[in-house]
Amino acid sequence: MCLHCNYQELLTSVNLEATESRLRVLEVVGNNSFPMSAGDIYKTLERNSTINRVTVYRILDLLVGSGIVERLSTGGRSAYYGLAPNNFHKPHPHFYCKQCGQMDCLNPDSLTVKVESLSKTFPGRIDKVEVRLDGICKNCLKQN
Amino acid sequence: MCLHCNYQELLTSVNLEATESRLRVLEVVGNNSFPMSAGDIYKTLERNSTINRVTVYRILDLLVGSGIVERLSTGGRSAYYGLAPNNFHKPHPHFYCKQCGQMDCLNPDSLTVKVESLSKTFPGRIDKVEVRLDGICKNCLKQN
DNA sequence: ATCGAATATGCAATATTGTTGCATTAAAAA
DNA sequence: TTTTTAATGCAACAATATTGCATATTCGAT
Ligand SMILES: [Mn+2]
Ligand SMILES: [Mn+2]
Ligand SMILES: [Zn+2]
Ligand SMILES: [Zn+2]
Repeated sequence: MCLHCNYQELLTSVNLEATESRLRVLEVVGNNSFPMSAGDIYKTLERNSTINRVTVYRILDLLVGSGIVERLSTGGRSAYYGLAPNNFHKPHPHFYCKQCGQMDCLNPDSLTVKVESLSKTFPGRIDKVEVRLDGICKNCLKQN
Repeated sequence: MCLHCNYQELLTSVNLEATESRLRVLEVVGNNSFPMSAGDIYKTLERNSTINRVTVYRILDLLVGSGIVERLSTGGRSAYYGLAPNNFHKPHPHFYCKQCGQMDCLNPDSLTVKVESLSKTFPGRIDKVEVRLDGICKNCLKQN
C-alpha cells in the first residue's frame, strides 16, 4: 500500500471518473506489495463482490493509459500490473520467478541503468525502460 | 547472421540432434538481424518448405532450454526469439516499438546495468537480466 | 542390413490470455 | 425529469501457446 496515494484523488487527477469498479481495481493493485496479473486481480475482486472479467481488463487498460498503473512484462505469458512510478515511488527493477510466477519489486538503487547517452542518439521515442531479472525465487529454491 | 556460428555445431554442442527442422528454425532465428516471434519464424519457414506450427514451438522451447536461443518478452502479447548471448555476442538491451511490433537490438554498451551488488545479497537464483525499452520507432514516428 | 527402442514431428483438440460488439445500466448534463 | 453520455456486463471471438496421442524418423545393437 502506498501511504501517499489516495486512490479517489489519483483517479480524478487524471480525469477518470472514480467509479466503484475502478476504485476497487486500483485498490487491489495499489494495496498489493507486488505486481499481479489481470487474472489475479479479477479473482481477488470476485472473492468479496462481483465484477466482470472484461471490465477488469478494460479498467486496467484505462489505468495504464492514464499512467497511474504500470504494465510489466514477465518471463511468462501474462502481463502483471503495479502502481506506476511517481514522486513517492521511484522506478525500479523486478524479479520474476519462472517457477511460481511470483514477481518481486527490487530496490530502486539495487541496480543502476544509464540510459541518457542512448536517449540522445536514439532515433525513436522512448517511453519506458523495463528491467526484469528472471530466475528462481528463494522459496522455490528451497523446495528443490 | 553470426559469422562465428555454425548452427550444426551449435546444436551438437548442447547435445541436440541436428535435425533438419531444428537447423532450419535455428537458421531463421540466427540469420535474422532482429528478434522475431514464433509466428514470424513459422511463416518464414512455411514459405519455402513445410513444417508444423507446433514443431516450431517445441523446437524453440528446446533451443531456449539448451541456452542457444534467447526468449525475449515484448510490450506485446507474444515472445520474440533471438540468438542467445555468447562469447561473440554480448548481452544487450532491446527496443520494442509498440506500434509496429518491430524489435531492435541495441548496442551492448549503449546502456549500462550494474547488477553485481544485487547478485550478492539477493536470496534467489538470477538466471537472466532483461532490459527492454518500449516506445515508437523512427519509422512509425514519421508516419504520424 | 535388419530389427526394436528411442526420439522427433504432425495433427487435432484444448488452454490461457486478452479483445470486440452490442445490449443494459448508471451517471452526468440539460 | 428527460436526454445524453459513459461504464459495465455478457457472449462471442481472436491470438498465442500447450497437450495428447498417432505416425514417422533416427539410432544402436545385433
Ligand atoms: Mn514494483
Ligand atoms: Mn538482440
Ligand atoms: Zn518461486
Ligand atoms: Zn514501429
